Amino acid sequence: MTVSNAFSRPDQLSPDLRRQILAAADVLGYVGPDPSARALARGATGAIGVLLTDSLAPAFTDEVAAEFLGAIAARLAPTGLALTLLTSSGRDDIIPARDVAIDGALVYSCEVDSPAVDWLRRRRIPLVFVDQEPAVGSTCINIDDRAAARAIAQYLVDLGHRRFAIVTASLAGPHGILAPPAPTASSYIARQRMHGWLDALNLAGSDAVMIQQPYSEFSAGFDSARHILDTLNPVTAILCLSDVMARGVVEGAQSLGLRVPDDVSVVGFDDSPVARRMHPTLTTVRQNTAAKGDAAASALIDAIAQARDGSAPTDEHYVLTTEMVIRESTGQVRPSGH
Amino acid sequence: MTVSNAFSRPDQLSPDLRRQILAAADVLGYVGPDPSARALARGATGAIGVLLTDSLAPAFTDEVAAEFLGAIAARLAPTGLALTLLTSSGRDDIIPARDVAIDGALVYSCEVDSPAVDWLRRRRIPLVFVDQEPAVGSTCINIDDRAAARAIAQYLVDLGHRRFAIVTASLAGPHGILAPPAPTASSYIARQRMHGWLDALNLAGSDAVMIQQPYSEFSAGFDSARHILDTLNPVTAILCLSDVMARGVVEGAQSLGLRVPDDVSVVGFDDSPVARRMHPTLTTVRQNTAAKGDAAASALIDAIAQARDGSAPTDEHYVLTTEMVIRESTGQVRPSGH
DNA sequence: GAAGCTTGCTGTACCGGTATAGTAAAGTTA
DNA sequence: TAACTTTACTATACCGGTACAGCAAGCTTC
Repeated sequence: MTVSNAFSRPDQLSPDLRRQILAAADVLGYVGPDPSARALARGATGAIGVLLTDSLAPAFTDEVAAEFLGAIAARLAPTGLALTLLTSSGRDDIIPARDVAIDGALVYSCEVDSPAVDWLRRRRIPLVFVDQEPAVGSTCINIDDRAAARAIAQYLVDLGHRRFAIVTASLAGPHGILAPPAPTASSYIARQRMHGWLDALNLAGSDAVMIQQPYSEFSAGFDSARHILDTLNPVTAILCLSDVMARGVVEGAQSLGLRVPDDVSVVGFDDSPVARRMHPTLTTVRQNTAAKGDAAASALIDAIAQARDGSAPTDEHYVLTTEMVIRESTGQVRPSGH
Repeated sequence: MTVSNAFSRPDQLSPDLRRQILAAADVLGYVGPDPSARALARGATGAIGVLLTDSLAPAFTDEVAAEFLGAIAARLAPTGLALTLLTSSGRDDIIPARDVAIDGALVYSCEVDSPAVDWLRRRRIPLVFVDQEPAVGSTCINIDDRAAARAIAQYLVDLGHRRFAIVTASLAGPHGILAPPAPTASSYIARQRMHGWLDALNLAGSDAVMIQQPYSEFSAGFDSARHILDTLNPVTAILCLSDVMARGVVEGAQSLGLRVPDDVSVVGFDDSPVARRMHPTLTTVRQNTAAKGDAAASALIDAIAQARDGSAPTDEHYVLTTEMVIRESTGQVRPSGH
């Protein structure tokens, strides 16, 4: 025990004895407490998990996810907690969400029915859900996806648009062109945004088709735009699940010889850096992704501290604000200048 | 023990008994083996660490680092290993590199004297060093930074350039304009690249100044370019530590009314996506960052397997290839068209 | 100068699993 | 049918620490 104190709680023994013990340890080749043993004895691992749907690669590729994770990392740094990336693995027998030692976890933008989420729930460790369907008994961080989507769709309606396409993504399908549009996506936020868009479009009595792709990525937007604009003219405005898809849509339209926004208006979602980098710059919904990461990490840190104190878990639902950002990719339907 | 087998090695007992045990466990609220206890008993944690110098944020912000980590994640996915991001923390008493349970670690682009690296070494877990000074007894993954830098500097020399500036980064300093250039950077690769540039420049008897910033980032390049080009004309070519700094340099030069490459040529390093996104597109050294991540992860997985088998650790040194990519940011010195 | 702190240093009792060897019963081989 | 193998299950012995209570000695306090 005194040896343990020498390494882990230096204030519990005299500097002199501590020196002797450390010297002896050095001779014996002992390098300090074993992290696994310490985790077992203390009941704390010093790491928190982030569960990301399928592959981890998008976590680094996608600018929104990267910003979110970066903010988490920044919030965690002063606490000394490490960040463990969990995935729903390829193999059946190895499930990181079940097997990796963590003090708590963030569930980010996962499919609802993911077995990995079930495993985390079963472990009874503090959990914070981000961009997931809010559930009682869990701490959740969200934006009002539906209201934000409704607002940007209404903005297009107000510009006179009546024939819409919606470009969205859902890993589970169905994929392809679907009419009428329906909130069939496997991810909660995609469904909510669809609800919001349809709220505004239906109210205005507008026409809309949707095209659903597996992934929210540039090429999915590009192909969707070409598909829609080739076969389904005259669409005058396209609503996209994300900025990165919107960029694909813009370039897809441009590849067909169409001009944005003169021939077709395009809006995205997130206001990621790409929205400003594009030509034309993108009208979109801004959400503060860094603040979301920070809030999620803070909530989890608090939940872990509470669990350690034995106090009952608080399950708060945070809803972060959004803001519409009007840029160049939207305009009045068939402006006179055309 | 039979209970342990029921959860962890189903083939060791009859399906019938297993069902009974699982049912009993369910009634009792037992959710399966505790990861920490399992890690202690098995001597394996199911996670590998990646040590990144200071804050973790650059890991997500920087496209090169993100691609590297993405490749690691992709390589790890089928093995079921989780990826734990380690940092050299803010607090003295909490050192993730010492306290977090991992089976092995990747050391990526860290300052040599980082105490976190020492901790990892002391733990005697398998380690793979990436972009670090190759040392006997460790597995290392590198490119030939010096040769690549020499080649691109030589390319500029061959275009007739004789007055150079070098824009580089070193967290530890010294910072500011330094002449003559010297490999004083705290990171190994920055020193090697400096060696390479100077190899070519000295051979040609060229003039050069260097400006060293703390971080390799856009603003550092931007400010450096304005500083250099304002005070130290006539520099005709600028060598940069990274593509992202090079973009800053290009925009800094442009902000002064200079044209790239007509008035000044600029080269970068890495061939990250930004090199193609820029105007003009950037002449740079391509390295296959994804391959580097894949190789690093594979080497670590092998090393962990070997350590488990008790076989002696192999310490191989891999050197990945590079390739010069000529784009628009470089040209003959004072071309006739100017 | 007796009661009441500190300070410094131990025992004891877990934390929650798994590897390994061992045993009894059932199945196989010659 | 005796000897050998397999299957199914179990007892023992760790894995490597930490929390907590206990205990003696030196210091206050009134």
